[in-house]
Amino acid sequence: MTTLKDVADQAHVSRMTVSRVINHPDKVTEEVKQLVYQAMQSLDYHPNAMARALVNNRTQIIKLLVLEEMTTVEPYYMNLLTGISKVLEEHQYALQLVTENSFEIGTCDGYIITGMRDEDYQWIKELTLPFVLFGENRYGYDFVDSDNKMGGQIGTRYAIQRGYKHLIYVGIDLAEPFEYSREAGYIQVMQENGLEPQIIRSVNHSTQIQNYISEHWSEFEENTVFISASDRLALGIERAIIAQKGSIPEQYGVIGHDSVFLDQVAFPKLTTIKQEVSKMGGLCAKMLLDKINNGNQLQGKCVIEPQLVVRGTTK
Amino acid sequence: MTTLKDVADQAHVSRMTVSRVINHPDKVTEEVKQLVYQAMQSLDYHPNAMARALVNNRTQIIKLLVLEEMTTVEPYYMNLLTGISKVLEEHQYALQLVTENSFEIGTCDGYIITGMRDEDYQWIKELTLPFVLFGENRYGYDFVDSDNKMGGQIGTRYAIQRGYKHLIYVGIDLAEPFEYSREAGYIQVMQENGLEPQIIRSVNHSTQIQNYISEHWSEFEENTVFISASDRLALGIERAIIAQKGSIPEQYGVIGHDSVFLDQVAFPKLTTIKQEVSKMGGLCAKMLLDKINNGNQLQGKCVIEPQLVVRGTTK
DNA sequence: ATTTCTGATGTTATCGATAACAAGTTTTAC
DNA sequence: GTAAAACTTGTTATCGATAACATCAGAAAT
Repeated sequence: MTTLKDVADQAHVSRMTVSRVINHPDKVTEEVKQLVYQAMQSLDYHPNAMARALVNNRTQIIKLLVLEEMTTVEPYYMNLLTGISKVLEEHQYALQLVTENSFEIGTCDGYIITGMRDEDYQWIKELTLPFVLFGENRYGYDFVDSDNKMGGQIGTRYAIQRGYKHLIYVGIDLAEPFEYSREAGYIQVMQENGLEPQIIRSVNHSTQIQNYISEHWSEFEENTVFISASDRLALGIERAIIAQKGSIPEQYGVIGHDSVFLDQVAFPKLTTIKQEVSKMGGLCAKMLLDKINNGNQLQGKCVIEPQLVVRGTTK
Repeated sequence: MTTLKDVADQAHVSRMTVSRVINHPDKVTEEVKQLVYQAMQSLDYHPNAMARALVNNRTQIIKLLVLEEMTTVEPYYMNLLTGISKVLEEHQYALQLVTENSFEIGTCDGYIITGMRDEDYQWIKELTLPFVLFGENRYGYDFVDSDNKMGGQIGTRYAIQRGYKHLIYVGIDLAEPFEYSREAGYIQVMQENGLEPQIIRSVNHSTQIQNYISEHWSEFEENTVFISASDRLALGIERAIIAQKGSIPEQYGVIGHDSVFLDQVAFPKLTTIKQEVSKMGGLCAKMLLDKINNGNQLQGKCVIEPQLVVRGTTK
């Protein structure tokens, strides 16, 4: 392992100068800087993260707190993790995954928190270390999310454009901001088009909504599209329609939300509102690192645009 | 932050003695040890992992290399990660997730590698740091896996016991050990019972196998059970049977493999061979840490028993 | 021309822990 | 009873990096 000292020797300067080239490049002559850069290159020098961590009193560890039960959860976490991990790695940070089983808020430099429910805001505010939430919230905490309202709008607009006459929104039965936002997007577009919103809510399980749709099948006329808050719900709806011998996508349409895995497994594959979860993960990490390096300053929100992915469940 | 020095002062011994109490407790008098333990308790002392890492020339980081494309993959990785992460945390290790996008074999203390394909064994052997594979292999590398052969056996035995007359194995079209083992388990039980094995192979996509089953529907008599190598395949098979108006579970049965997420999303929910992925993750981590602490010694294999989970797709 | 200031670089101490060695004490052995 | 061995504890140096202070040269100011 080449160390700072090796570089210093090769460049005929002191260790401190090398350190400065890395951390405070403006305090070093251009000339010396070039010398040092060359030495770093030729020796393939990489700073030792542990040594750095020690003197800066850092751990180089970020904890990801997953507050919801993972088994009941959409499988997008892996994408989130990939995104987070990539950015962290670039900055020589590592990750610790904290789930309900292993709940210890131990040593680290900051948290990314996901799966927040309303009651969690109680203890969240006690946290002293920097943190960033994944998922919008109305308490002013920094967060990253996709634009849920826009997601609702995009799906609804597309459904109208494709000529469906009856647009039913199927939401998740949770009092959470993401859900309200998606519904709000739907409602807004409906009103803009002089249409009456119609909303069903269900727990986020494919079989529950499947049963519901089957039982109320007579209420759904032809040319109906179900705009749902998750791919999981969309999957159940799709199954109910098939079981009831409704034709997809001609008589009945289904639009999902998330585009993580389930949309691919469905048959026909789901038209869905895609969220770039991996990208959002990266943004969470970036935001958190900025926060850590800038004295825990408020970063605000970071919202990215979802995209419509057209597949087999809409005409 | 209380440090070693604080403990030393409180216990009226030198720092070194405290360090010894932690790392070489046999080299310290019982009496002194108690004093130190008390001081540690009263000060709530936790060793600084970074300082330790520095002197031991460790990084306290484990990399998880995911070699297969994550989007096409069963969503069990999250469980794997949870298991790994929990054990790592207990030992003050952190994780870096390395996927195809971010492929850098950088600084760390060891690797857990998953999604190995045959060609990967080329470069794997060049690795100098300790590593453990998740998934069985025939090259003698340390690995953790579930007992795939037993998984094949369990499913097949159960199918026979439940009175299905035709047992068809649906495997994944991959020349990988886990697949061979599962098939071998099936074949063995079939032969033990004087039955003729019948095997179909397909890429691991629900729609492909769904089409296949539908197209060959006439070939499948009543009282057939499909024993499949993944829940993903099982899901497609189930859908084909429903589309063909076969009744589940009376006329046709389906048994999946893995029990991660998809078995829950299916309707009816899948009877499946459950692998405790999270537990296996923990074992990977444990094995790797042992390897790191014992000079990279060979650890052998670690195989855990899968379990049958009976749900709605078998009678 | 002398003093003061500024900017670039080097020296020293430090972060928290541990290995290697040193020193002091006790035990064992003949 | 004394020398050697065994054991216990303390001292010093070190891991790799950085902050704080020291130093020194040249620019600016008087």
